[in-house]
Amino acid sequence: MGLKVYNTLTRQKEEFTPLHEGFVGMYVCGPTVYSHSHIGHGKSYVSFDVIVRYLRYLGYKVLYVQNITDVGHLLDDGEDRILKQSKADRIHPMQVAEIFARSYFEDMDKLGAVRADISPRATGHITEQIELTQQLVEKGFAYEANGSVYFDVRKFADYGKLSGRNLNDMMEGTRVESRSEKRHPADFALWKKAEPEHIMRWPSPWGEGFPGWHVECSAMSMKYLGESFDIHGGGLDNQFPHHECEIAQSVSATNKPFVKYWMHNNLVTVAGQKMSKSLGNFVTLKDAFKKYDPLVVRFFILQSHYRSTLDFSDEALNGARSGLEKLVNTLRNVHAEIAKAEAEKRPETREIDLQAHRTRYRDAMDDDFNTPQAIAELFDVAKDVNQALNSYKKISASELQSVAKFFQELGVEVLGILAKEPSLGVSADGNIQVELIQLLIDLRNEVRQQKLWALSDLIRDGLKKAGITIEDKKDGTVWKKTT
RNA sequence: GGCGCGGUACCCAAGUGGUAAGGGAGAGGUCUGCAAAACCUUUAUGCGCCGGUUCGAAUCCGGCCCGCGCCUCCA
Repeated sequence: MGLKVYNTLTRQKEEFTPLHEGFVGMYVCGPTVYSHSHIGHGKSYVSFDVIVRYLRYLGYKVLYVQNITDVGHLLDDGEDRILKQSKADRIHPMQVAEIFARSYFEDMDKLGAVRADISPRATGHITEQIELTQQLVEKGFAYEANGSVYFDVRKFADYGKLSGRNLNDMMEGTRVESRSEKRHPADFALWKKAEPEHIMRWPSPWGEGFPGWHVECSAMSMKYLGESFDIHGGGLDNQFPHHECEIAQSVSATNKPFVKYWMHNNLVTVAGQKMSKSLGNFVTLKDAFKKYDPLVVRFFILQSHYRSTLDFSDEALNGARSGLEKLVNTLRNVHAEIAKAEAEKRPETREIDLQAHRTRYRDAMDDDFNTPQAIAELFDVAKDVNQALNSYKKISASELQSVAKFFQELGVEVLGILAKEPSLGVSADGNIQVELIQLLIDLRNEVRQQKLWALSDLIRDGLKKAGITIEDKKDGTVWKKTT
């Protein structure tokens, strides 16, 4: 059974077969950099990160492109988001873009999202956007009006196909467009004339102006991935109008299919309502990281399916923390046990059916990237492992290493929810703090021998306050940093 | 109003025809000086409600109730 992907275009799961064997071209709509990212952004980019990682795990060579929008994304009142922020902060718009682009990368790095291979910026691709707009004008799909250029949606028969709507339905219930320069209310800007006070402006065949929001994604995706490519991803809220417009522009310009698989992640909710900047119910990632380890946030996100909504609450996040800790503890114990097994030269064992677990894990991921089920499989392995470690069976070093490899590949490399190196907290690495902690543990074990429990607990509590948790095992005391 | 999605235990959340995954929390137990960790047992005769199809439905069909998203910027 091969990989199946839910395609928004056909509204069903389809067998995944890339346009070019062994190669996947993938574009994901990136952030508009005018403020810090929130949990919702985290869900989107972590979701697509796992998709990229899994495709690579399957052996595909993936070219992953994700844009940075730093111009042209207009608000209701026609003001550019970035310009608005720059006025509020009294700094140059490109400073705004730079500050929040860095903030975005910082947050995503913490979440363990692998960086895109190419992160093109809209302002760096003005030429391409003008060229695309020009093509559309020449072919009659777009028209100039008063220094701006609009796409004529009535010229594109499939407009609305992706989002399942038609122009007539859209006419009704839509606010009457007062701007008379458009021929149809749904027509969208490819190029906008810059008013005199508009700072971000570029020369064009239609005078000074700036590109519309939708055109950047068409221009940049096709530049780096070709006129037709495999996967285009983004948040569900970008399905219309953004992605609809991208299809209209790209197909009209090239007369070729644009994207084979459209993928949309669902949104993060708070008390059932969408987390968004306009509602003001958002939690920035930076704030979340003050309370929760970034990997806990990542784990929380991946415990639900990317196409499901995910309800954010402290209760749920705390639950995720405890759950992830269980996996981390297990992996740490496995690594500790490996050292013992090697020292004891234990004979070969086969206690855990890793192959069966791996198959179930892959079946889950092959089914449209079902990460919750894949994670459940990791927990099942953890249970098997802990049962074995709890019993008096002596698992061999090589079997333990297979378990460690299992977690390394499927938990670290594909899902990215486990850190590369579990902190064992049992061996000194020359670090004086480690030596001191070990000294305290030895001291405590000495007083425990003498049954001086109060003194023993004083040391344990003191270490706990210092962020060190200790566990007394059958064959010795281990410690770890408190999460 | 149009289009779409969802309602599964105390919380989060898989499951789309074969008799309810997983995690957290709670309860009891094993282990332990006590903790911690881990393990064991336990917690939905039932998956919004009402009908229907079927040997069999959380899953399919119809109706209803509720929530949400998009249609205007949003990951």
